[in-house]
Amino acid sequence: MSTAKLSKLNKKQPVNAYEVIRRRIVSLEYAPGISLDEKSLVDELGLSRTPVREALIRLAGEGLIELEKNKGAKVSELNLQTLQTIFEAGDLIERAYTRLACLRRTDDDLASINEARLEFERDLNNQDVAAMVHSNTEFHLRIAAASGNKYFLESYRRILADHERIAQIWYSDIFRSDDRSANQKICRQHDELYQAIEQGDTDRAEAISIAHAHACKEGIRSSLSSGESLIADLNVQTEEY
Amino acid sequence: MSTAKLSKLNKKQPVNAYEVIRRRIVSLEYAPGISLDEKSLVDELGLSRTPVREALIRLAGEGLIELEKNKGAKVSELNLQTLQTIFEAGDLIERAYTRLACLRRTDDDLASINEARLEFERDLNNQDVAAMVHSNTEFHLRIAAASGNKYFLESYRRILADHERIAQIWYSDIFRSDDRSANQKICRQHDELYQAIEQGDTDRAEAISIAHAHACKEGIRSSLSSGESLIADLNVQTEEY
DNA sequence: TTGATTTAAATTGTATACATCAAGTATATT
DNA sequence: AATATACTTGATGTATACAATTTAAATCAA
Repeated sequence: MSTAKLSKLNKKQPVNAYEVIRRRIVSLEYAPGISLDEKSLVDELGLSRTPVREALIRLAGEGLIELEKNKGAKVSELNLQTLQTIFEAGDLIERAYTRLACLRRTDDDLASINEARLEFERDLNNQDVAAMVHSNTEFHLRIAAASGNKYFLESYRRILADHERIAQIWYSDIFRSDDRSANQKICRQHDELYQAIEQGDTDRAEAISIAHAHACKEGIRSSLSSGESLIADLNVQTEEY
Repeated sequence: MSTAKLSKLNKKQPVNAYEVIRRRIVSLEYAPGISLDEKSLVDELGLSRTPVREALIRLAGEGLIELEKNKGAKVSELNLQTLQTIFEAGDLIERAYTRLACLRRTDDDLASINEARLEFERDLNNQDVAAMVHSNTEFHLRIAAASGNKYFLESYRRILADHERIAQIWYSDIFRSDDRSANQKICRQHDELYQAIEQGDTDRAEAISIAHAHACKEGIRSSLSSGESLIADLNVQTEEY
């Protein structure tokens, strides 16, 4: 290995405690329910307790971890009830901001949405699950942002935070079972949704949004009921869903 | 003054930076838009920077302040667009969790809701605006909690955080103009809403919820258009609303 | 005077030391 | 042996010292 390469690798780029911990939670590297003690995180990240603590407080604000006074942090649970409530609230809020986005989106909004849509397609072709989770989130968040209502945006961001952990499982299973139709369906719906918003067709956008959520729900359901899935991560009984 | 009393007063009770700063923002003591530098807060609260910084991070998570890297914190703005988006998102989410609360509320939920309802009546009789703001928030949050959907709960908590600052103005104006009918209306709607939830009457609960939100909207509108109001705090033009 | 550049002050970000709290272990007493 | 108390240990909460960044002030040149 050349020294140049080495120095580049050794060059300590600023580690963002929040980003790193968040990614590990979303990617299920930190399983739901496990406790996160500051010392371990400090040792792993090579930072002091201050930025780690501040990251934990931010993450608690997002609902990804739970803090208990004098008792540290634990990764938020993810169970079947979580799934049901995600879809219950998600369906409603998604429809609301999607309709508003049709009415209020600017050209910049459209460009931003389309950028995320294309990024998702690239990530899917690269079979990069973590990147897909992120770009899918971005795609939907940018539509929510185009609604012009920050409360819908933030509400949906909260929902997507938990949804990301589920999507991680689902996408993994899609590639594991090599389900090309599932991939195509997601991309097609993203494309149709983008076009409907571009054309300001509120009813069509809402209908696509509902269909997209439904497909997502079905995909996750089959993913959970397939024996090969990472269902253990959810520590749930699929029968109840 | 007896020494016993003095020692009691002097006994430094633990100051919670988060609670104190939040209260000051909600009560508009810290006006929307002003910058909050750590040093001032540390001097005022008599705490070190650590708990103050952690409080600011929490408050930023709630949307009450905005943090910019290396540039400190400022209290979130509150303008007419905020008002419109609050009601836009609030109407929808309120109706959703109210219906769910009718279907899912436990006896404990009912007791909890009623407790907050009575607390609000007491605070109103005491003409304690800050306490009213708090107990009104509690009343609605406990209904949201009874929905059994944490995303609706947290979404509405976010909306109420900003709503509290507006309610502060509105309630103040109610007492300033000595509008007894407005007070009675709020309490009556709270009572009717509670009863509808108790009886599991989803349609009626939703209808009352809509009427309550409408009355709230109208009250704030008249409060803003009255010259005596604390409208300056909102730095807005009422004509646009 | 105006403008840009440098320098100094103030503010925020990070690291670490100290204080407090919780839980587990050991010892003593019944 | 069982329970209770005290102690030890580990972790979290707070305070403070140090580093890096931003803002302003001051100096100099045009």
